[in-house]
Amino acid sequence: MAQQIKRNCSLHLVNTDRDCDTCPLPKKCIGDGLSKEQSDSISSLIKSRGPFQAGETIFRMEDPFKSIFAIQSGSVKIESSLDDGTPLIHGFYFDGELIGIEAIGDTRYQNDAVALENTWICELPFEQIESLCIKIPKLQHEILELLGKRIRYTNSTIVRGRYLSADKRFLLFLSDLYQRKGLVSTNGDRSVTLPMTKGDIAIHLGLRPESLSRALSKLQEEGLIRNRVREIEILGNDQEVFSCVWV
Amino acid sequence: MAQQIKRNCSLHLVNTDRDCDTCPLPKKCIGDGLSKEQSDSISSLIKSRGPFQAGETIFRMEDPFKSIFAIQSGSVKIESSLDDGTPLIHGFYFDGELIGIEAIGDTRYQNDAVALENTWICELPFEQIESLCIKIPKLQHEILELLGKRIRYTNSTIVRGRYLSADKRFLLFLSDLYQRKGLVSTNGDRSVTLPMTKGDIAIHLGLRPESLSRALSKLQEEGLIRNRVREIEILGNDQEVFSCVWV
DNA sequence: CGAATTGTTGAAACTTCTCAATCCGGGTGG
DNA sequence: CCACCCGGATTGAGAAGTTTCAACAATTCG
Repeated sequence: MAQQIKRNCSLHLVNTDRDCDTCPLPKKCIGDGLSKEQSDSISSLIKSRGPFQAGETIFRMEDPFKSIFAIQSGSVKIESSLDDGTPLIHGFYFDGELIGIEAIGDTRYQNDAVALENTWICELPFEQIESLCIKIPKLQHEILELLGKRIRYTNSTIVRGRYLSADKRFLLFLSDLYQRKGLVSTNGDRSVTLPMTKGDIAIHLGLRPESLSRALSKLQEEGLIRNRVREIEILGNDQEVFSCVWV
Repeated sequence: MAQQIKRNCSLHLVNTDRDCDTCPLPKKCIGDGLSKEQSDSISSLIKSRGPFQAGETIFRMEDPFKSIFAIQSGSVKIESSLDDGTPLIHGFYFDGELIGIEAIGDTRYQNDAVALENTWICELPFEQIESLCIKIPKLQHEILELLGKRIRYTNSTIVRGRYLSADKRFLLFLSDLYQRKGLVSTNGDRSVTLPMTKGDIAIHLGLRPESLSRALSKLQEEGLIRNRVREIEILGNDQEVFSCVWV
């Protein structure tokens, strides 16, 4: 099944298992609700690429912007650096999510996109998508919507996060992760596997790795989470753990 | 002249004095380079509104999203708050800039937009803009471009700013302000009038008002700026003052 | 198994926050 | 015209949180 998706790489075929409207981030729902011909014309533009190994680059800062990408499977971190070399991680993206859209309207990508594990992506040549938008109003609407969604996402995570202490900032991150992975209010397995290092999470949250480590230890002592290698488990229900970071 | 712009409120007529491509933020260059008929069809959608007094609300969080707005004259702050009431300021916008675009694809605005001084705005009903985009590919491209620009803007200010100390964070803010107001590398008057309070700037930068005040005093002692009421002047050339926050 | 990376912990330094007092400037009203 | 008032801005001192630097443990990978 997963294999078929990769080979076929049709946006229309995938992602029927998630409700796009509730996702905080743009999902590759593009093409939902279109006619056969319309979704075919989208599918014909798409090129599948992969697999990328952990550490491999999908696009680089200096590369000319030509395409946006939908992650088919795996995960990706978006990073850049300050002039003095300080690394800066803009975000982590998972299967079903779009990357590269922050370069829309510019000539180059502003960041590097690096695979965190074995990753397959779909390339969507943006110029052609744009042309197609003229013919398919619904597609145009979806592109606009996902751009708006991305702006709102940044506001609700990074902007909001600035006002929170290290431990709450991590809980906000974790809450977002659970939502995006569809784990909110699930019974049974309440743990999430982290494809990125804790160090990367720290940088992404604007913290030193040591500070995050301490925050994690503190949250574990308080009995809110279990902190393991490449894995976090929340103990107790969402309400108990996340209430302090929910709106 | 300014009056004429207000009355006419044509996006095409205004903003011929600035180079859109170098603006870090979406400007109301919408409509540049279109045919007479095309720009007329845009102009016919536009409604001028104002004047808003300082403190008056242009749109509220709860309002249904219908329009984006171009600021004709004056300035606006975009704010919301955390659940505990902590105020949170997403940004300040000036004449020629667009607000409300972060609500695109959603049913409501996520923030309040409050005038900081006497302010005139142009309302652009978004549904109609969207329809027009189908007919005018160039307009579609411009809307996509400005949304991308907004994402990049947030990345280069708020995301980057998180990694900077209080005084550098302010310099980054100031540098952005000078760019947007077209004051970079001007000779002569090097001062900028602040329509917002220093307290608002502090919140926007993720600092306490006292912390910003200390940072300003420090920068003044170092001879980089002159700190006055509702006014900041940079002493020395852009290179000297802003180099530490430039990429 | 050893090397390299990642994660944790400790102690001291540093930055920012908090709370309180004071100052300043603009507006109001006598 | 001046005294008063009030919100914004500044300053001080101590508390709190984060960073830094250093050492070490745990994990992964060759």
